[in-house]
Amino acid sequence: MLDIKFVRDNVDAVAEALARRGFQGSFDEFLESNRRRLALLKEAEELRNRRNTVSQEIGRMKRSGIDASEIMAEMKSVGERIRLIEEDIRIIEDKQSEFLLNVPNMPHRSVPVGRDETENVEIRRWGEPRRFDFEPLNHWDIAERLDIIDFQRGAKIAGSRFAVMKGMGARLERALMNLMLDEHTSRGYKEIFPPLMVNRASMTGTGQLPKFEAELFRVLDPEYYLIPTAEVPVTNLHREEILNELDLPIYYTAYTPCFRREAGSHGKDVRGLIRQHQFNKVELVKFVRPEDSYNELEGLTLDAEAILQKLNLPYRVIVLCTGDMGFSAAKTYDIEVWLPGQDRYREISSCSNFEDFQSRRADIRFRRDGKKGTEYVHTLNGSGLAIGRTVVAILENYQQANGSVLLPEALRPYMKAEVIE
RNA sequence: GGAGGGGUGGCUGAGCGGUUGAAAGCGGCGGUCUUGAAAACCGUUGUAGGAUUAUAUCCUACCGUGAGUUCGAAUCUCACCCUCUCCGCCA
Repeated sequence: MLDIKFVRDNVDAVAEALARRGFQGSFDEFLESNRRRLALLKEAEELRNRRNTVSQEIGRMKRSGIDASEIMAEMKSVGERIRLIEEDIRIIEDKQSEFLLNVPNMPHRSVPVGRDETENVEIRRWGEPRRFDFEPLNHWDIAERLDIIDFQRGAKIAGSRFAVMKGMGARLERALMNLMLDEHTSRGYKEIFPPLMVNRASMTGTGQLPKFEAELFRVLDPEYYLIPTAEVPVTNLHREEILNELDLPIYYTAYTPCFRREAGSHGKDVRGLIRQHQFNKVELVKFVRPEDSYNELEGLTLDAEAILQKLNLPYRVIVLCTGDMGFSAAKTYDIEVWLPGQDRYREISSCSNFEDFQSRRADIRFRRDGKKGTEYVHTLNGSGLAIGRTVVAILENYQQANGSVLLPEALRPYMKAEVIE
């Protein structure tokens, strides 16, 4: 959510920044209703002030036995007027927050302007895509031959976009989870295992709601939402809290399953493990001081890259252009891993700085050491990494001519094996 | 699921429907004392919105959340949320 006062005082700059990411709305009505709200607020406060002082006077009169029925009657009508004004204010505020909750974040000035993913900009590459002396297979062919992923039965017991991991496939999933958590905790991230279902306030805090309800799985009675990423519960850990500057930065890492409706992606990636309704992910989340957040974004991205380097998987880092960024982000790097089976780079991690967009929604503040008052923290998060897609990358990059998969060195202790065959 | 007890400031914990934004203690901060520290003593110590040139002053709101009663509610009523104890059920 954007800052009402900032929007009010910088409408043109805000509108310009949002136009860069393709946002169309107008702020005219918002500004007008904001003016009305302030006028009403002032009126209500003056009336309340009068009521407070007179009510005290009534108390004094009653104690000394003076009849106060006349001013009591007058105050009754003042009370009615306050009630009416408050009702008007409430209506305006509801409309305003509904509007603001649906306005995306402003892109950072370093973000390239562009319309869609074709205008994202590559920042760096790491590793050399391997040359195969045979035709590399898709991961689903590799996995089915090795009998480590069962898509058919996944569909039978749940539906499309579900898979069953079996044997060394299941172990690979578990091994990656451990390798990633070990790596991140050794870099100073605190491990969290949060609830996988959260309430509406949490989903609103990180920006999934109200705009993206269609992408979430929902539990009825009692009402919960399945998390689409650990970002949601982990960022909301500090919702409505005032943190101490000396405790910042806070680094968390969390393994969780993630649940997504994938409502808008019919026909996309229908085969294989790339796009599932349920997938595992290790997430990185940071709470930092505003002045540190862009450095922290670089560090966060490097921490995610470290996993790919350990696994010796070639990748590139791109910065998303204004038109391709997520709703809440001010700047996003995507890490894309090389997939020989698809002959292209595919997203395996997305690392974003949200600045104070989420912290304002979720009311996560901090107090400067020795200073009065509070400020919003900056929040960041990134995948470190999506485990299902890492499985895909390992299968495709490490496949052998005989159909087996040689395991990356770093994974062998976790797998208690050198090869899947 | 059944029965009962609670939700007050950073923490503990008072609070008759009317000088309670809220006692007291702890913690924090400042000071006196001390070579220094501790102890003791004194003072201070929430958040947000608004008025004003102003971190000084003033106003408003906030005692789980939301409605209600009242001239006036932390204090009364209702609903919801959370939490604790006991019983039942259960991985």
